[in-house]
Amino acid sequence: MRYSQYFPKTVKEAPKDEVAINAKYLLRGGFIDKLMAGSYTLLPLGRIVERKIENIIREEMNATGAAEMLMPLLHPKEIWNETGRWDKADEVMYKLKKGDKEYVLSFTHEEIFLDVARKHLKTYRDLPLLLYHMSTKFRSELRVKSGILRGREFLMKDLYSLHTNEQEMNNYYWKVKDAYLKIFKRLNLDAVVVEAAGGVFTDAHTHEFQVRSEAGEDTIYFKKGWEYWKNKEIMTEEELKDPEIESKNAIEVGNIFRYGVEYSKKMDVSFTDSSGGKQYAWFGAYGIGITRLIGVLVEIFHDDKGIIWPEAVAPYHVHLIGLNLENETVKKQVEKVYDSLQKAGIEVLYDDRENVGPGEKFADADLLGVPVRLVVSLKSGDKVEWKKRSAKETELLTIEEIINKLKSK
RNA sequence: CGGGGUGUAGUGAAUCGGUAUCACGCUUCGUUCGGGACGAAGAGACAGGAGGUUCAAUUCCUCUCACCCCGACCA
Repeated sequence: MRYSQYFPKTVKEAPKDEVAINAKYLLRGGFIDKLMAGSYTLLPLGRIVERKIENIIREEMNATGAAEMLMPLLHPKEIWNETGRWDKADEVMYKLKKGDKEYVLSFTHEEIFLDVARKHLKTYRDLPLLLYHMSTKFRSELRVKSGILRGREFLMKDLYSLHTNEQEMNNYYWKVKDAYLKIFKRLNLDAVVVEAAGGVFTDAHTHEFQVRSEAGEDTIYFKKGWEYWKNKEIMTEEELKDPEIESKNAIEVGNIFRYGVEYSKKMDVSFTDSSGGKQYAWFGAYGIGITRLIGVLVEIFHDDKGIIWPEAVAPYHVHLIGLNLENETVKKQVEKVYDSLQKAGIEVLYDDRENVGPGEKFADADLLGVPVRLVVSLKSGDKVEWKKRSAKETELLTIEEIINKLKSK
């Protein structure tokens, strides 16, 4: 990608009312655009990052044996009445009416998944049923905040599972827990598992995945000997007073639930067991906030100049800067480097702007946060300067050395 | 919803009763070229919106809208 064709261009200052780091940098770099409070457009660069996160999630979900699908966002009232959530979850739902018919914009998909499942589930041989999708959720949050970390419309990956019995459900639940930890690890995030209450979703305890960060709005607690961290909601008075308990600010990036057969009974999601009897399926649900992850990554990986993307999700592998482009020889050489990198299958953002000083190009490279910066100029001669976004040192390498270095990762 | 804050050009700011100034960004030309360069010439704002006070309102008053922050709820 040539920077001259990049849209939109970076800006020097963020709007003054943006306080959250993630909002400032993502807005300045042109990763996102704000439509209204809690509602953002993912611009081309932001979309690339989002797709990379999706792909990591997709791979790990598929590895658990789940299959991807896509459910609708406009749901009829009737389906939500079956579980009683039309009323119970009223405050988070965006409801609409057209003529006599009432609808709701999806804030989650349990009911929709269960409806699909009950239409096709016949026998225990059909189980387990493991399906997920990645799409938009609408939630009428009481207050949006922290830039992209908490909006009223966001992308989420949600996985749903049905099983023949509790044991099977539990096995898969823990398998998903491991898959989630793998996902966060691949994103360079040090997520911890936290026990929590189920909110409007379930009365049973659930597990959250929290990334420790000052920007976090949750507080999580841990004491030596505990198997998991605990969410504030389930802490007891005595525990809160215990001086040996460690507490941290954290951002929730994922959550897993075991509903048991509660919803299956309400919606009659049943199957014929091996002895010919009718049984209700055991149900689990598992979510990851994709949009939020973009914000979390920025909150965790940045410095005073901009973002420092982990390699796995960086929009490009390298940021190539051409300086002294008025010099024909240099210009030809950068173009050649750009070409070779692309032919080698390396994703490159090439700052091909003429009449723009080096300082500005360097500042943009720092802001955008691509892991490796390459510079071709009069000074670099027939070599290329290599610098990691996270480091200070630079080194001069040949294009072959650079390609090898990038390929060997 | 309660509390607090901010709205002036694309962005950041100045003006705080006499109809708007600056910087960055943008356009054109030239000079520059290793950490947001320089010169010249331009374009761009009915001061968030409505109402009121006044001879006169960006400025004072009332209402309203938007955004940000704190609290109650959540990936």
